[in-house]
Amino acid sequence: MTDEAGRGRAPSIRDVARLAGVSHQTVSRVLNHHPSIRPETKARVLAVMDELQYRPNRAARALVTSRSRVIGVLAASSAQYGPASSIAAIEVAARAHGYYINTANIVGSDPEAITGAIEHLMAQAVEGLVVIAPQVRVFDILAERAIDVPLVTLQPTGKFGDNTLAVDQITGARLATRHLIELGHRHIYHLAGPQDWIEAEARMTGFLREMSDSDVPTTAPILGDWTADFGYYAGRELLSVRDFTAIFSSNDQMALGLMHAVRDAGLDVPGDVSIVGFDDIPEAAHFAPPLTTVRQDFAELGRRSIEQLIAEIGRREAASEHRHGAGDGDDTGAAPDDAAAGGLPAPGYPGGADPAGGSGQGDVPSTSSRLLVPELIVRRSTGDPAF
Amino acid sequence: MTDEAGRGRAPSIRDVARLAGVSHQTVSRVLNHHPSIRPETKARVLAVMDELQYRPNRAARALVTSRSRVIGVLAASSAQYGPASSIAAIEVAARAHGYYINTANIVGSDPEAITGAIEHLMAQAVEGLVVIAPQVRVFDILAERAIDVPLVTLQPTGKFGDNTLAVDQITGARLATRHLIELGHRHIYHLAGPQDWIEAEARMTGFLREMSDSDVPTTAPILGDWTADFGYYAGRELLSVRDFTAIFSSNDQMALGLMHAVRDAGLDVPGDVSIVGFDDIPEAAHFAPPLTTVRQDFAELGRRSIEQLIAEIGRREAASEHRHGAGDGDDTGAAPDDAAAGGLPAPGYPGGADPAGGSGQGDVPSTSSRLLVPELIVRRSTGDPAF
DNA sequence: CCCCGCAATGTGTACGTTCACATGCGCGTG
DNA sequence: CACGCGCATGTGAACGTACACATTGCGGGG
Repeated sequence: MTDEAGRGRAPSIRDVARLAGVSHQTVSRVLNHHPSIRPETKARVLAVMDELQYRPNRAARALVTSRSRVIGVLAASSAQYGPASSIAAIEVAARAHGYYINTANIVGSDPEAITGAIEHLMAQAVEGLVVIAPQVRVFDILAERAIDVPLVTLQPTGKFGDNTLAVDQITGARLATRHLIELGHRHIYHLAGPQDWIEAEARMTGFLREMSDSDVPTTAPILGDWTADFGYYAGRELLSVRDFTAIFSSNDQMALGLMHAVRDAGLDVPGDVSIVGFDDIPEAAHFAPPLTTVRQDFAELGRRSIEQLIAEIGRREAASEHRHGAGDGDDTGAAPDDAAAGGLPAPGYPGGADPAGGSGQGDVPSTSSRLLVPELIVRRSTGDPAF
Repeated sequence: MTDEAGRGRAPSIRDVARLAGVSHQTVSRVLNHHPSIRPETKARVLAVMDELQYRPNRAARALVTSRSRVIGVLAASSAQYGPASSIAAIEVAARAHGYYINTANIVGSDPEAITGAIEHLMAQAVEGLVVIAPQVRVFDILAERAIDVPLVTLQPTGKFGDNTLAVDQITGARLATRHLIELGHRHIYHLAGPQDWIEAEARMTGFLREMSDSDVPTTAPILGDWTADFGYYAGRELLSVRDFTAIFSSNDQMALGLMHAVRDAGLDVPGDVSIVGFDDIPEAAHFAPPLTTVRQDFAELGRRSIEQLIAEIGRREAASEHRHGAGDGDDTGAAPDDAAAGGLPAPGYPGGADPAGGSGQGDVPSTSSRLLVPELIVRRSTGDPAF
């Protein structure tokens, strides 16, 4: 129908300029909220933009500014509850700052997959990187490639000290373990995650430390793969010997599998075997029995990672600017970019409704540590699930 | 450390050209696998590229070709199992075709959030759109905005007929319902999803049809919100009357909540109440008891959507080319672009390992319908979970 | 022998935007 | 009254790539 009107290319600022009777530069100034524009002129330009359905061409802009406005997310297993929650939050937060998100999933676990994913992101000229790839190896590769873009990792690697922002897995694991000890258990197993996952290792460490600190004899953790299926089979194996009264599972899914195995063996949870999980997935409250677990705020983590990353991008940006005159206060780079990104007549994106609560940036409590504290959620089988 | 070496900008094809002693155009030809390049020259250019760590500038390329190589994914609740699985598969498939993925999540449910997300993607100049936003309203808005990019939806809307690729929810729901009927149940409730979700509606339709076809008296479905929490409360409500012997839940999470409620009431599943779910999330096999449910292949859906979308993009591309001489066979646009995207010396991405199985495109079995068939997974509480 | 045509390469320009630098104009000040 | 300064705007470059069109060199058919 209206298709006919559209020729080859989309309208450019020059088209807008011609129709508005100004120069292309004036249009550009309107787009970038330059202060020295007469309101009258501005209005005219905006009107033409609206009429022409003009959209700034990101490629052209990126070409000249060499700012891609893209933040890369290097993820593994983004279909899992935790990472997925973080990524969703990251996306919202980034968009509120005028950034785009591009995720690269690491498909296998071989080095090629990892370098491939990194390559994919670098080809995009990402301005920053959020790493939610929990495998140790990812960080090795990242370190050796000496990536020069700002980077935030949601895993407590120890390698990228300043850039780490994570939930304190060790404390979480200690909470869970202590809970079992305080319940009187003395024979406790730990069903851990895959060996090369950083979180898995941290939780294992927390478990071992708490056991050791409480003078409870420690058994070797079992290495799992996060799946409920594995939990089930591990449970069957363990129950064939049955030299324990409690298990701390490194995530809720495996805990579910364990419970299944215990049930199959004709035993009772928590009567015969106590089980504690980790993550507090939304379903955990409805397991049979409701699962006691450790809650971590994945979304908050995602939000903060973006805050931190964008702050760092701004910092570098400011540092690389040689003079730039007396600042109007646009040094962080976040505030004006916000406006620039949403500068069109009616973008309407909830950029104003910052989910972090406060007024835009400056909201990151710099004192509050880079380690979020997880919370033990104790559930019993009776009554309401503890939400 | 090595930071000093990096001046302002990254090396361009002209830098490569100078060092290789050729013209910039020759470099461009190497990048694009032009046939008429002496192997010797090509090798020299590639060597310089490698030395300089040259990366083609996507922005510049996009600017001149007006092809962004980005496919937008319009998603809602991407943290849920189903969508997340599809998105992960989409990402891999797109990357294998040299495309990038950009997801926009619809945060709230208000129209502004929807238009905002669409706006966000359009600002990216996406070449195609995959819609995994199951709310009816999304499609209304999409239709009225008359988006002109190729579009594939994973929801059976009826509106975008040709562009729909989905799991046959109605059949799935019928399978589930029939199973309950065949078990002898005559008082069956349906716990549906949110009213405006297309899948929820389709499953409800399937349920009602099957009930009607089997001459079983029908009760009004209960509208839920997909969460296990809701399932739990709905279960409590229902059990206070207890005029049923079976429930078909529109997803597995709500089924879990239902089971919890039944258990709390001191009743037995499936002894007193039979429950069937939908989706077959990986945990379903380990519920107490293991949940009978309907499995749908989210990943396959994602893969196919990309195949279809890219085919459509190629089709439009070909159609808009007026002359372009006698074809070398590069009319589909997919094959050469594939190569172009991975044209660098060592991209190393598993572009060759096409997960769809076949050799690149042309692989979409055009006969195989656009509706994937779901599968009923019947589980009993004894023995191995049926994987 | 000439010229056509193809292989291999080079030259120039367009893409849409921003940036650095003009340019006019009005106004306050010495 | 001239000078300078700040506002509002315009002019002419880039940015890195691909495409259209030369330009060579070389072999073969008329």
